[in-house]
Amino acid sequence: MDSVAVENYLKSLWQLGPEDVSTLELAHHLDVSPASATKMVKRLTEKGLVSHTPYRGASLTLTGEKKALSVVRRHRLLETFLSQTLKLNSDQLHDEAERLEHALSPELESAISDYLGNPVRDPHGHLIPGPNGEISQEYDLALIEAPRNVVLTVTQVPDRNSDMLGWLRKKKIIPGTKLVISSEDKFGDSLIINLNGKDKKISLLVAGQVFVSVEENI
Amino acid sequence: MDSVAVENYLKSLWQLGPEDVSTLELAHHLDVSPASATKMVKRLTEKGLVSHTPYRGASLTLTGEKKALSVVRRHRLLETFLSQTLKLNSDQLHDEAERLEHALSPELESAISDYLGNPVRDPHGHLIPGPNGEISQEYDLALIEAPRNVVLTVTQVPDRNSDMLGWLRKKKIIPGTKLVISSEDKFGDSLIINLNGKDKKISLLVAGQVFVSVEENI
DNA sequence: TCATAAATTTAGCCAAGGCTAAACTTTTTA
DNA sequence: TAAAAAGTTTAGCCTTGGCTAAATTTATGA
Repeated sequence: MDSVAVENYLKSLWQLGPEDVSTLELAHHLDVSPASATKMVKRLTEKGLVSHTPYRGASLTLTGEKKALSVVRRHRLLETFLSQTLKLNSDQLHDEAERLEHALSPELESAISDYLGNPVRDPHGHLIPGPNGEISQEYDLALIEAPRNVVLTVTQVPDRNSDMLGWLRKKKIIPGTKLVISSEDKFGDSLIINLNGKDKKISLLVAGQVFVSVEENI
Repeated sequence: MDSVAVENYLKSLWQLGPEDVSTLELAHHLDVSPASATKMVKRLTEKGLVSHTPYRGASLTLTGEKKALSVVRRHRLLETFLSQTLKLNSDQLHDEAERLEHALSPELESAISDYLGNPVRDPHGHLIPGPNGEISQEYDLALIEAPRNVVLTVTQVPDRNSDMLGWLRKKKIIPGTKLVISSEDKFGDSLIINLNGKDKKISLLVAGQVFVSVEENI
């Protein structure tokens, strides 16, 4: 069994990947010093979970990615489970799952998955990897790259930045919301979207974190 | 926040107490070497959680007991929650709760307690301490000490020894079961109980771990 | 291109929580 | 009651995963 620290490093590398992740970025993401990150990356490389080019960055090996996806699966199953049973505040969901994900046995993981009907997405719309790390091909588009003047359905919102999540919820931008990108702001730093007949401005920063699918049956 | 190891030492001292617990017993209970137990007991003593008389044994201080009861509360709430939502195998319940109890935030603990209607007993019949460590006075009797020829109701079965738990379940001895102690075995190493009209023999070892209350309305 | 800045790594330290081997107490037993 | 056995503690070692300070490498900009 991998330690909590190891699981967190693998998960971060997956979240920041798939290209090489710099030591500094990894260290910031995990809130540790760059020296600590270097040391752990070296250990993970020796274990065959990470491939590291000194001074360049690190990325997951196939084995490492599989372990990372297992953590992600547990995290997303827990978010789904807690959200369905306890109706917790969506901001809290992420934090609780973050702690519990490391203490979930394979048996409990599969019991929870069965209980939920083996779901494919968590409450944020994120895809839940399968028990062996399979993750169905991603057809969602970031809002920035989505076509204009077409009805889009929100499929994914960020789960880490709870400020942004709260802001989005206030604007009624959650998985399932339908919207249209009507135009771009004149200075190019935000998008104007139309939602239920109302125009709203969304910064490109946010628009890069919200994913949508093109509505089939317009 | 206390580490997983610290929480486990406190919980063990509570389970083996309230009298002084010997280093050897504590070490066996936690599956560590006696030397490791000595070292940790010393650390806990410095933290004011344990009071230790060298070569005599250790017991919890008031602060230590409060922390131990918090772990016990989380454990028993989790067993109750998992048993109600997932209908897990009763043998597995304990092991899963054992891992998750250390990752439960106060918020999630109270959300789970609310969801369950703030229960007082877990599925084994054990009392669940309150959020501040209150534990209602224990009126249950060990089967060994219970009066003979009176209808008794099983209130608690052990949760650690899953062999014994399985054996009891096969004999239909679970919380809620009604039974009568009809006699003692001639060599005094077991009890004969009557359950649904059938006589069954129970060793004193088991009878010391099963708790009952005297049936009020006979 | 070369000096400086930024990023990365190395070296060395620390605490927690294990371990074994050896020393020391306490208990048991002959 | 003294020797042996059993239990406990101490001493010293190890790994994990942090940290800071210093050294090294890479990137930048004058």
